[in-house]
Amino acid sequence: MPAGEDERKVKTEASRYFSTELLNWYLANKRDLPWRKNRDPYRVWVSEIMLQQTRVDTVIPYYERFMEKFPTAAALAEAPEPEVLKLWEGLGYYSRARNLQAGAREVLALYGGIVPDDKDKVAALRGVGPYTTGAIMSIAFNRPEPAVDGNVMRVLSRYFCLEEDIAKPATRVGIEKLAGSLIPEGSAGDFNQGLMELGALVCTPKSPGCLTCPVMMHCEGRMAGKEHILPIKSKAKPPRPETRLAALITGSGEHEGKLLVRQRPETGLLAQMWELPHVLAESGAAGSVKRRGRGKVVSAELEIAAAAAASESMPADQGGASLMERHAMQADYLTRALSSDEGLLVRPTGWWGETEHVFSHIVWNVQVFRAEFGFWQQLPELAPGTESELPTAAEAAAPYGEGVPRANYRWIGPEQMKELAFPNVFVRILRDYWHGLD
DNA sequence: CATTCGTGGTT
DNA sequence: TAACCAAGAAT
Repeated sequence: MPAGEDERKVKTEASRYFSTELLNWYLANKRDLPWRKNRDPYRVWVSEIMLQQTRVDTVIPYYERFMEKFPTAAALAEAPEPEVLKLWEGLGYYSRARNLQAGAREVLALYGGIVPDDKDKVAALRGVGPYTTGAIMSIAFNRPEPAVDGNVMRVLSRYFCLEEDIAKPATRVGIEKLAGSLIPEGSAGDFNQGLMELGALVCTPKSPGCLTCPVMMHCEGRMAGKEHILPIKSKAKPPRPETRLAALITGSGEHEGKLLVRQRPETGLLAQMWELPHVLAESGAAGSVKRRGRGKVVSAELEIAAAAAASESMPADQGGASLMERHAMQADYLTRALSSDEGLLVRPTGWWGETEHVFSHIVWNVQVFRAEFGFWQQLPELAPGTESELPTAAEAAAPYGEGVPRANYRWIGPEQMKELAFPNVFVRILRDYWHGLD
């Protein structure tokens, strides 16, 4: 018998063993999770979106609240967008919420609110990629489609001793073919969930529980003594540091006791969420003042003044300035930037505190300052194509009269936190601020 | 293909 | 404690 044929035979037996044992293990050991109550495709869909890059324990309360509020695709499709985002507050990766609702609207418009039992149609839904397509098709419809997530790549890398870098997209494609070939006839949903369940409960990233593993006997990674070095995964780039200067701006008169907040842009980081007004203070050194990016209107005059101040009090970025001096410089820069960028005139009254917030690719050091609201500058209208004639800082700072904010700003009290969706970094600051007033 | 998108738990 | 990483998709 040729060596190649023999190898294939061994592999086939190990594969059959794997599929059978894993399926039986899952049926006996599966967790009782809210999205396993039934196989409603919409419920499966919502759970899979929430579970993207997010732990089961974190998702559970969000899932319960979400399904109570939006029990069907039609209910989600017809909801106001801010309401959906608010229910997602704190869960992260907020574009998932928007994409999920966009998908629900597709399902309502194209399929009468019923998630179609059709791989291509499901895959075409907004926010549904290769993994989620396989998960919905297999779990909800029991179709024999692979659903390869991080768990599955880890489990199969170990079981078959695969040494490809699972951080590479091409590796996932290969593992999908393998995973698809392992699906037992008629049990796609249970098998795929079993694969992930094993990764979550036994074949964990560090210190895998080989002694209790249902497929330990034929695990090639373990037999090769490589269970601890598999899967191979190249390291991610470390997040870049950013210093953010934020303002707690208090109002007077009808806005007495309230704070000024604003809504973020439609796209990008924390899209459409609410936040304290803040500006980027570039360069790692917490106090340094430098040109801000993307053609933002910062006049040369202002930059020269700031740079002069910086070079005087902060020689060679060695932090020669005292903490108080640095805070004074930052408050000054923040005030000028809010004026120049937003037409928002405030009077800084002191440093309030700082906090660190880690995103996947950025680390924010947030320096928070208190300030009192002054007025909105009435900025001159700009004719199209005359961006190069934007006002200088001195002109922009000149009071043209009472104006209105350019972006979406609101005055809020503590009770209004329940209406708007804030990212956690600002939830913490605002909670501490209002708590400190008591 | 590499980067951009949050947050919190685990080791 | 710093690193790692979790039921990924869009660009």
